[in-house]
Amino acid sequence: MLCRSSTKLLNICIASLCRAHSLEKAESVIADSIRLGILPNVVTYNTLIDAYCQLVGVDAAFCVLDRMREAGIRPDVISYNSLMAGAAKEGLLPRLEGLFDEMCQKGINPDVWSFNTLMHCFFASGKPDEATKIFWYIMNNDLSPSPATFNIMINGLCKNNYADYALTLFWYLRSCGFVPQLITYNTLINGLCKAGRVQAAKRILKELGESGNAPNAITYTTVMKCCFKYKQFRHGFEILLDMERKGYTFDGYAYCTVIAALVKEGRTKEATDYMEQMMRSGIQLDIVSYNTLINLYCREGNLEAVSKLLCDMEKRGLECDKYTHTIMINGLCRSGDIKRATEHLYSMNMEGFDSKLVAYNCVVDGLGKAGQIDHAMEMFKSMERKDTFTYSSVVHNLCKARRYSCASKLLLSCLRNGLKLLDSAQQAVINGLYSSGFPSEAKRLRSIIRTAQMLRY
DNA sequence: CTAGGGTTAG
Repeated sequence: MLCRSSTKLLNICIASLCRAHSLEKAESVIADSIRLGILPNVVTYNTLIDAYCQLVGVDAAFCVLDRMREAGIRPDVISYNSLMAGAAKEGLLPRLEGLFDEMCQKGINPDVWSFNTLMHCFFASGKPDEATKIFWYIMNNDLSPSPATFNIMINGLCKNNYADYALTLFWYLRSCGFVPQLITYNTLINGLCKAGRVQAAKRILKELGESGNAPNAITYTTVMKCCFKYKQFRHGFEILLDMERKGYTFDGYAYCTVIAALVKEGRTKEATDYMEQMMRSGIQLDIVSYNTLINLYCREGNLEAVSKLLCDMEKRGLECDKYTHTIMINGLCRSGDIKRATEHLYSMNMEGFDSKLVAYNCVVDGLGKAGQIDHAMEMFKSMERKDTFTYSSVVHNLCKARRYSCASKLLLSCLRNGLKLLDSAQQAVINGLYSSGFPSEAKRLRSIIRTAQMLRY
């Protein structure tokens, strides 16, 4: 009895240390307890597994599973769920599936959270079909879906470009008696706005109002961003005013949404006003806020103010992320300093950032704009990943350099691969072929573009 | 464990 209540105390202590990110201290407390004869139980180890997943990684957490077995304690469904959540967080789908199989083999029955995590990871890995199978497996086998099951499903469908299915599913589930949470409404409204389904988003917003839930700061920011996306600036500003009145501008989300939207429009003066308003209200800047402001200063060509912000960040112990670097590279390109932009891009390579696609696109485009089409093509060929921006930029700049035949070949290969380029880039090729004395090639290209469009829809 | 803000559009 004494021992059991001591272990309970130990677990409270370990949980608290883990929350404070003090893993070493937690380990030493466990070691001391064992010496005193107070043995950790399954809860102690599960707490540790969860903490290692969040603070170190799934590999480190897996070592705890081994230690647990050595101590003669059988891992349970929570141990495995924590490990799977850790794998999901790192995007390790095969690892997660392995853990799921291992759990089943050891006779531990997966619960709804095991399935939720599996579903979430399938969606995050761009496998909506697999995720959907899991969802219907939960539903058809009556594995008592949790509210999060529905939220993960609706969010996953939206993030994988199936906002329409998400909407249909929402109404279907409603008809079965499912009661959406605020988070469900927010998820769906965001997905519909991003998919351009503004009318449907408004309908869900109305539904939210009638559901008895009060819209929160997230609802407001989501709708406000949608207004800016569709150029309804006045309506957007009204929403911000409303948020200020309701006390929903306690963090940088709302202000950064407005500032970024204005910068995109080239309205840097107004953006600066909002920036000052944000600073006056004493909001602690986070990395996203810094990036938003650095982008604003880059647009204004105020590189001095950019350096000042970077110094601030360093003092606060905030590290630049891939967005910071990309924003700076883009800013350097805009100011015509392609050399420094290229150097910055290579320093990003050295530091081992995983996704540099946008940064490369900026430099390739910058080189083209600066008339260095050969350098642009060289960099283009060296890129391991390319997207519609890469091709649109290169095609456009080839046209600018009057290399219509080369541009046309590249455009045709994109069409064959089902990649849609910006209309302006396609038009530039057609116009170029016409004006340089190849009207029949231009006509042929136009008809191929039309066919590709028809096949897409 | 599931919802909102930041980068490229020539």
